Amino acid sequence: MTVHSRPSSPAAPETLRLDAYLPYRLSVASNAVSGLIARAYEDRFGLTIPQWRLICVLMEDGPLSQVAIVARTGMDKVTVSRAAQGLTKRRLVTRTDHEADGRSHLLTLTEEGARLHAEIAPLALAYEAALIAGLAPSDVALLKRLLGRLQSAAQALAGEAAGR
Amino acid sequence: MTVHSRPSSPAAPETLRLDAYLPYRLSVASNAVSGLIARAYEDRFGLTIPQWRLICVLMEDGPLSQVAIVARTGMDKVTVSRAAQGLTKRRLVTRTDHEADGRSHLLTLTEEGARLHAEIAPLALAYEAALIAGLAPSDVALLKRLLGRLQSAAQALAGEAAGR
DNA sequence: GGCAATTAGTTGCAATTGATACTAAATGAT
DNA sequence: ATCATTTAGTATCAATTGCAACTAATTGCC
Repeated sequence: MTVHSRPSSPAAPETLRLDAYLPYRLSVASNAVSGLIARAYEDRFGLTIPQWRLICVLMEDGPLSQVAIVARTGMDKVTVSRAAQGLTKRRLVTRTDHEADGRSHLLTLTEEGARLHAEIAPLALAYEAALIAGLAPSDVALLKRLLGRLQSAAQALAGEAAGR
Repeated sequence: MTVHSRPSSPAAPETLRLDAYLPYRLSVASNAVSGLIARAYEDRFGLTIPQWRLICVLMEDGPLSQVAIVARTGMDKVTVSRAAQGLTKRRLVTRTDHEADGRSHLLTLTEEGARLHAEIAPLALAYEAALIAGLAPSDVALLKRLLGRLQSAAQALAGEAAGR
């Protein structure tokens, strides 16, 4: 166990300053960015973030079942289910029965789905570019790496808390 | 047969790869971290994240009105209102009328609220320490700076889209 | 082969959220 | 002074969320 509520070690910053508190900074930054992006997708293409993520994953990794998407993205399976329904209704993806497993369906991007992806992707990349404009590429690379480490650490800690 | 993104120049970031897309990485990392922290506060102290933020801000910057808290934290004013109600009900903060402005109330941390802060703060710092364990302090500092820049950039872009 | 345990996916429900509309108080222009 | 505008804060409503319970199909154990 790594998290105790005992007095912190000598070198640690003893006082809690919200502005310097990493989880806070992370949350605020993420909300600002996600809000921006979500609004763009919603307003201009009628897509929610989960729907857009589904499209991206299907574009990258071919037809997938919903569990595969859950495994790939970490989204909740309910979220995936609803996103898939919405996309199916708009004919951006099709669901074909998995031949070997009657419970499972393969989600496949339709032509129109692929077209929509091709239309949105440059915009998405432009948003990213605008966000990181002025940052050194090496800093951006480091940022991504650090975000990955934070995510792993958080998941490890969460698992630890749940496991015991 | 699968629909694959078209080939592009060798190392070009022309194609959209979800795992390399910064807003996605940011959101996933933030959700993992926020979820961990939120669960801890909720389970152990019955506090929501907004409530805990209020307590922190009041501890740092003395009695404040709700607008001041909104300005300080960027939280929605409805969120602040509800957090304040919850905390008032638990007698962790008091609301005193602002003498010069009848609409406004000053929120003040009670003794008990301050005690609770003193109790939780070390835990919060321990969580942060656990999350960044293994990262170089300079990397952490850079991370915080970069998060700030991203936040500003996102806000600037959002304002731009809304304003004109 | 048959029944328990697991897995894929959906539905229902309850809590959280944020936009909008509202009340009440303060400001300010004429 | 009066009335329109702005501001502090609350209430209402619709949408999103995720957990838990559920159905249906599969696997494995005997």
